[in-house]
This record gives sequence, C-alpha cells and structure tokens, in this order.
Amino acid sequence: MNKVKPREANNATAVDVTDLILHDIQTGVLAPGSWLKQIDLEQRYQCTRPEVRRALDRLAQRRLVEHVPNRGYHVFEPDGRQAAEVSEIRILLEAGVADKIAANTSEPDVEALRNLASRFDTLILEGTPIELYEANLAFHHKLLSLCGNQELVNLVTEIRQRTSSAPVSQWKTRARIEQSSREHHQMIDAVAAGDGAALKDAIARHIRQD
Amino acid sequence: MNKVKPREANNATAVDVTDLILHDIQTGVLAPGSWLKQIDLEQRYQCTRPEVRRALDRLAQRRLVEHVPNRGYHVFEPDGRQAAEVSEIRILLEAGVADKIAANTSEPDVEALRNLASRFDTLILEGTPIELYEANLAFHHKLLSLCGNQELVNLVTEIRQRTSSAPVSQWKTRARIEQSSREHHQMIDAVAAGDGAALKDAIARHIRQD
DNA sequence: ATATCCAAAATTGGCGCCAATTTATGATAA
DNA sequence: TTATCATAAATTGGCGCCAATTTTGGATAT
Repeated sequence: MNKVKPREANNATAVDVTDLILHDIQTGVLAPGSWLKQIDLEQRYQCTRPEVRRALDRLAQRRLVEHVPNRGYHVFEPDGRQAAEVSEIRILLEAGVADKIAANTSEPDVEALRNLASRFDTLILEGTPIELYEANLAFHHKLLSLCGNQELVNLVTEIRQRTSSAPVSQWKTRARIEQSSREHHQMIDAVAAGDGAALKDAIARHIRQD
Repeated sequence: MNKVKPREANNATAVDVTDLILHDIQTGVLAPGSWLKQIDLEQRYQCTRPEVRRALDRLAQRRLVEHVPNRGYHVFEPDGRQAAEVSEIRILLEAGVADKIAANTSEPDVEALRNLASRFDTLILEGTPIELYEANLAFHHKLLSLCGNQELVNLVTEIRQRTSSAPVSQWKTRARIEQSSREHHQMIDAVAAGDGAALKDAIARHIRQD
C-alpha cells in the first residue's frame, strides 16, 4: 500500500528565510536601523516563528542585524570607522592576490570578464539599481575567483555583505558609476597584459573610492 | 523518574553553550570528525535541546561543524587545501598590516609583548598544551591589535578558529615549539626597531610554518 | 497641567511534545 | 551462509503554547 504524498502542500523550501531577509537588506528594502519585528517577518515571508528566529540569529552572527535581548532585532547601521576598516581589509585581500590573478588568467577568462563588464555598462543606462549592483558583484566575483583561493573568495563575499548594508545606494552619482565602469576595464586590461602591479593598483583605487 | 530537583542547575550562566562546545573543539576534547549527538550534548553541558540546536547551528554557520540534514552534526575536519588557503589569507592580512604595527607601537606595548612571549616560553616547560595554545593566541592577538584595525583583528580571530580544528596538537615537536618561540622574539625585535619590512617577513614565515 | 504609577497589551524567548527521517535489528527466503 | 526486506528503535527537526519582559495607555494625585 503506497502512501500518497500531497504534492502542492510541501513545496520545495530549498531557499532559506535567512537569504530572503538578507536579500531585502542588501537591496535596501529593509533599511538600516529599521526594526525587524518577528510577527511582521513571519507574515511577510510566509513562514513560522521559529524559522524567523533562526534567520535573525544567523544574521546577528554575521553582524548584519543587531540584537538587544528582550528588545528585538534591528538592521545593522554601518559605522564610519568600521566601513573604513573593512575597506582596508578588502584592499589587503583583493589587491594582495592581484599577482596571482594576473598569472593564472587565461584568454577565455578575459573574455568572460569583458562580458561581465559590458553587462554592467549596459545596465547603467537600462537597468535598475539592483540589477546594476548584482552585475557589479558578478564582475568582482569572477575576477577574484581567478586567484585560485576559494576560501578567500568566500571570505571576501562575506565581509562585503557585512558592512555595506544598503549597497544599492552606494553609487550616488552617475559620474561615480561611470568611473567604476572605467576602472573595471582598466582592471581587465591589466589582467590581459599580465601586469600584476597595475592590477593591484587598479583594485586598490577601485575599493577606496566605493 | 529522573526528575531530580535541580539544586544548582538553575544558575544564571551568562556564558552561551556555543562557547562551551567551541572551547571543547578548540582544545581537542571533541575531536575532528566526531559526531555531535544532540542528546549527549544536552547532558554534557546540562542544557536544553533548543539550546543545543541553536549552538550547533551557529557553529555550522562558522564552519566549525558540518551539518548534514537529518543526519546530524560532525566536528569539521580540516581539508589540506583549505588549510593552505587560510594560511595564505592570514599572511595577506597579518603581514599586510606589519608596517602599521611597527609604526603604531609604543614602548609599553613592546613591554607587554615581551611579557606575553616569555609567558609562552615558560609554559613550554611547565604548562599544559592547552595553556601553551592560549598563551600563543594571546601573544598574536596583542601583536595584531596594534595595527589599529579592530575589524581585522576580529576577522583573523574568526578565521584562525575556522581551520585549525584541533589547534592544541598543531605543534607536534618540541623543536617546532622552540622555533615558534624564537620567531616571537624576532617579531618583537622588529617591532621595537620600527622595522616594518622585517616584521612582515617574520610574520609570513611564522604563519607558513605552523 | 504635569508627573507618577499601575494595569493591559504587545513582543520576545524558552521549552516540550510529536512527526519525519534515518539507522539498527532480526526474521525469512534463496 | 548470505542477501533482502520488514519492523522497531533512535535521532533529528518543526511547531505551538505559555512564561518573562518590555512598552503602551490611562487614571490619579499633587
């Protein structure tokens, strides 16, 4: 006697509520400082109370939300000092592997980078800020992954989330966005030329200005 | 039946179970690869099931334990590749701030470093491996904190935990321990001389050999 | 009118029960 | 004897209820 399984009842919950909340923090839907009321979250994301609590605890561990016992959770507000410190860390890590990136990169990798950079360029005109943000992330992720150190890629991905709580609004002016675009192409040129020193310089400048 | 009236089980412990389990992983009491059965943990640490689950989830987020759904949690077994990658990251970060350490350090700081280093030396002969491990950690923490970047200190502390799952047994031979001791003093000398380049070199060698 | 205090509502957080899944055990057949 | 399968035990994991704490609102006294 076979058991009949209800098909529509338990849909694939492969995505964690943590990621949904995280995404809304990154895109600025949940603004820095705003109160994350548990009852609101369980309605908004259609999940149970324990799921909300686990997600909030995880995000608090990652320093994306701040927790005050018996008083709830708030979206973390980035400190000026912390932001500067994290930028320094990113420069040490990302510029530090510039030589390896320049050495390891093959022609198809350069091609892929050019595609990601021009996708960013396209979205400057035609895309939403969120799409632009994600295209930028994709470019940097691809570039960094060429260093061959997977742990470093994961770490940078993590600390990049940690401070820029509302990353969508981080490029304020059009001029700054276009400056970013130019720097992307400078990095690619340095990679293609195998010039690690030039790449290191370009990466450091790029991180500093953001 | 087993409902024994808890006399002192009701103590107000501000310490989280997470830290207790973490400590036992660091000290090698819970060996890499060993299965963390929930019922065992709640007896061992005299806490409730939800507390155990929250602690395990947090440690899984930090990559200190590995989680397989419906099959439980195991102490993470460090991969050779990962260990090498984390070492590279530590070199980039810790050696990267050598100049700042050498520049920022005052005379009392040097004094404190010498005390921590000689405490390490003393414990080589008289202390337990755990005490030695903690003295080493204290020295490196103090040295690194002189760079002035608090976020970087936190990050290094975190990733140092991440890979060396049984850090107590990381110094196998006496010769290696004494080599570490000599390198500690070399670092201090470089700091005292304000020689950032020498400090950078000493830090890189020190991390590579561990 | 203003400050203080008490009660009620709202919110957070802990805990135990039970379902789902996996693992161990033993019986049966080839 | 060995492999296969069914049943029982053990383990994980989800969910709802209720206690503890905080916040809100209003009544009372000065």
